[in-house]
Amino acid sequence: MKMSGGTTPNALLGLLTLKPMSGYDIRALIPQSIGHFWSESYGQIYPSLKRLASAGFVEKKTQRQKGKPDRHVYSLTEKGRGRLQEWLKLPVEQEVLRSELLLKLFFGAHVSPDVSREHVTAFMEEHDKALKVYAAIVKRLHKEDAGDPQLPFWLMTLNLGRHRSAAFVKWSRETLKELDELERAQKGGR
Amino acid sequence: MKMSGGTTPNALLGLLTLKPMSGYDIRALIPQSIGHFWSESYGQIYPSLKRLASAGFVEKKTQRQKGKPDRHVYSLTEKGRGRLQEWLKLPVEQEVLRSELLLKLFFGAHVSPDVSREHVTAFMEEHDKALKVYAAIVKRLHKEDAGDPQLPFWLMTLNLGRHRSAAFVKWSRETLKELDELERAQKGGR
DNA sequence: GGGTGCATGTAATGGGTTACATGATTCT
DNA sequence: AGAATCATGTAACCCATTACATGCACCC
Repeated sequence: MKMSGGTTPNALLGLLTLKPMSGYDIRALIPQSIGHFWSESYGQIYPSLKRLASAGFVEKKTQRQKGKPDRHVYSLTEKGRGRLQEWLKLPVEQEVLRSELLLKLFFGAHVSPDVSREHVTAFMEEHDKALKVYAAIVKRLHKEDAGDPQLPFWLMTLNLGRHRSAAFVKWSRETLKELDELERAQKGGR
Repeated sequence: MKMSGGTTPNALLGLLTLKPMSGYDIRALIPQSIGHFWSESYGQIYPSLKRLASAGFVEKKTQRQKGKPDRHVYSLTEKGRGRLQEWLKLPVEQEVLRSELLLKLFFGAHVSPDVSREHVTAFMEEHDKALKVYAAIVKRLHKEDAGDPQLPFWLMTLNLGRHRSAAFVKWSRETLKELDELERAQKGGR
């Protein structure tokens, strides 16, 4: 009955607008849809689906299969669509950044600059790779989902990822330069 | 004995390099130091300090006070400094973005474009404000901590915040434009 | 009298991942 | 023979925040 907190159930409702699915299906679909900015594990999915079903937001149908366990396929109800829309309208809570990289960099003076340089380099490579992945997905979406009314929204989410990763790569380059200068100053000043 | 997982204790060791502090002091210092990218609550700080003390990474001294409860002041030990340095050298785990804004935007086709526009606008304003805060802190640091060998590292962490927020603002502007176009197309196409 | 600051700490709660348990089928 | 895929679900655990409990001093 509660069903108040938790964005997980709302994310599930959203995914079920695409098509009726089992918990297993949902898990498998995530990397190809909201995977760049959201994740869900079985430990969240299965109990959430159960609660959504008992609250009438989704409908469960059991498909028997030979050899394999039964598939529990959930589909969105009208009530569920209503709840999804209500949730979509609610203001988004501020997201606070929590970064282990920055924490380590903040205390970087207590170790050799090489250490920080390695961290920043790894970070840069990570986001360099991410940029390529984003580009590939954008290409794929333009081909496979051309004309889909949801496509513009999907591209917007990808664009945020691109802007973000590009900014991170740029920052990394600048920071690496600064770390070099720091080290030269250190060596020169001895 | 365990003390393996958990970046919280390591963050505390880092902060204690600045000066010996009580749990209360640490909490108060965070907004002025690592606050833009890290947070800790009392529920984490006090138990962690206790464990760090019993493992010999910090040393506890009790200062009696009249009227107020005793202050438990912790200072970093040599062993603690060693552990901090070891931790600083460890590679940083990849940080996965988890964004409720993007989740809502992804499903934006199920509600009016106005809804998405409001979310994006709020996001833009949030980061516009953040940019001003960053600028103010940078100014303050240049004045108050000029010459501190840690200053360059502190500025690097702030710079990442600036790059990030600037990218988000830019994305927001572009996205708002796209949402406008979407709406015009919708209206025109009816 | 009531709020705020100092100062400690624990308990309850939430949110999430990982590991475990089960078991048939199909591919290598 | 052994791994991978399909498919469900629970239990243990980790991390973190919030609320609660205590209590004096100071200021309005």
